[in-house]
Amino acid sequence: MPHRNTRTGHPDQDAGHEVLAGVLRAHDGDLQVLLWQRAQEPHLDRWSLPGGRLAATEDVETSIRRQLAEKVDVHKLTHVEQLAVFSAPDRFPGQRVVATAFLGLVPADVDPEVPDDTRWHSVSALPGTAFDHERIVLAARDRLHAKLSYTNIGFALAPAEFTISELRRIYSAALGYQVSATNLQRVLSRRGVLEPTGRTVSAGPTGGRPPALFRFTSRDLQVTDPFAVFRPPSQD
Amino acid sequence: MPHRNTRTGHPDQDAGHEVLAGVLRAHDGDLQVLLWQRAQEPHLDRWSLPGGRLAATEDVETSIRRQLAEKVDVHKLTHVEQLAVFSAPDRFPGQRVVATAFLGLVPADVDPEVPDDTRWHSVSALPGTAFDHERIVLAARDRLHAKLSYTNIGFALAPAEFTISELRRIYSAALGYQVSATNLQRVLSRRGVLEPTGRTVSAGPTGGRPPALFRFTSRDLQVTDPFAVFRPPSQD
DNA sequence: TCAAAAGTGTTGACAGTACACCCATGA
DNA sequence: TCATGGGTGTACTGTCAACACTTTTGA
Repeated sequence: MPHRNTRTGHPDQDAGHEVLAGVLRAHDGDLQVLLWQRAQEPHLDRWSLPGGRLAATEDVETSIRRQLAEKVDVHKLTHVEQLAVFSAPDRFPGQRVVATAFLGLVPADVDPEVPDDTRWHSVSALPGTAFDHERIVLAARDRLHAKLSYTNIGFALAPAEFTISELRRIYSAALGYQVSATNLQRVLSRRGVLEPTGRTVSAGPTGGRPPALFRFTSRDLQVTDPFAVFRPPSQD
Repeated sequence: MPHRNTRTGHPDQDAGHEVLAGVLRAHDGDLQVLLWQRAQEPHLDRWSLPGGRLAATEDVETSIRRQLAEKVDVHKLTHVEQLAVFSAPDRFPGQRVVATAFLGLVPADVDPEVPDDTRWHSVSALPGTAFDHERIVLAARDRLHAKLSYTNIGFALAPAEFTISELRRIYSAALGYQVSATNLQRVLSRRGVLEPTGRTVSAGPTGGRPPALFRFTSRDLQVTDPFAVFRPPSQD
């Protein structure tokens, strides 16, 4: 591998291209991002996004998936998409490094083994971050917020099967405000995003009606609300 | 200037970063993109997007604006935004070049002086394009389509003042299907995106009621329809 | 006064929110 | 049978598309 990643420093002094990912999950009622703590200068001890140098033979998405494999089992990454390029000439001290930033999502039920120097942090209470990584995290959060509204991207945050209550907790955490379980089910069902599995789960220790299990009908990203206005004329 | 742009070839053999823009306008009832015809190999005579190498001291947006200044008067560019990174290792023959692609918009009323080797082409009938530039043009078109629906981005395609008929022609061209003048006015007015100037224009040669002039209330991009669903709870 | 173009009024479909109400279970 | 959480029925609201209708001009 000709390049070393940001964790071990950047031995090559040339201008370069790095890939970085804001990997998010909904957990314990809030939205968290995976960060690792830098072990050397610059920005010693500050918290940083996973990623590293783009290699010569890979495109940016292949690269970020490869680099994330060190931190999160790739099979648990349910969605990866480009966010934006961050390219301020002074964003990285001492050399020119252009970054392509990604949004990555991990479902709420898996708790992937992560290295010792990495930790999940609440997006609403970020620690001191390195470089321009805070902006990238906020861009990832904003993209997720928007896509929850007009796509089926919830599949990437939810387990394979779930109750509506669980899904409500996930959406509430991701959006940062309470979402109604009633309307969540209705909207997603009407759009054909959600379907019942037919099975139910036993009621909790405090009693109550046993909840039904649902799943997402597709686990690929689909736009479910393509035209808010100015739809093409109906040809009936 | 340490780098030469794609028009004159790439003399440096190192891996590099280029910026490219799909510059769009609505004209004569269709959506057009500005392309220039390559004067040498590779891809001699094929049509290509304006852009060039990223210089060491500029960020990608500064760079694309600088490079577009050669083709289009920058003051006529009413909107520029990042689209995506194109980074397939073989996208550029012979060397590694990562591209950051942009969407640029030009209003319908100005017909900027463009160099001899450049021409506006209908997006729906593209000529043979170089490299992966066709994909970039289509990404620009798709982004414009989407943003017309939930933002005020029409300001970037329209003149400073316009009649609803003119605006209807612009939206129809950009979207590729007929839009109703009635509903266009109503939706944009309700959202506070459009306002009457109070002045009217004399009727055309075939008679008819003289149309009123309108303008966009803002010439900065604003999201006018932020939450399709899952709005935050109303706090009344 | 008539044709043409601009703009308004009105209706209906539909999506989304809010909330009352019914359902199924454990204690 | 009661408390608890799950799920459904329904009314209300706002947005948009469709289209009839009115307004204002030139010939």
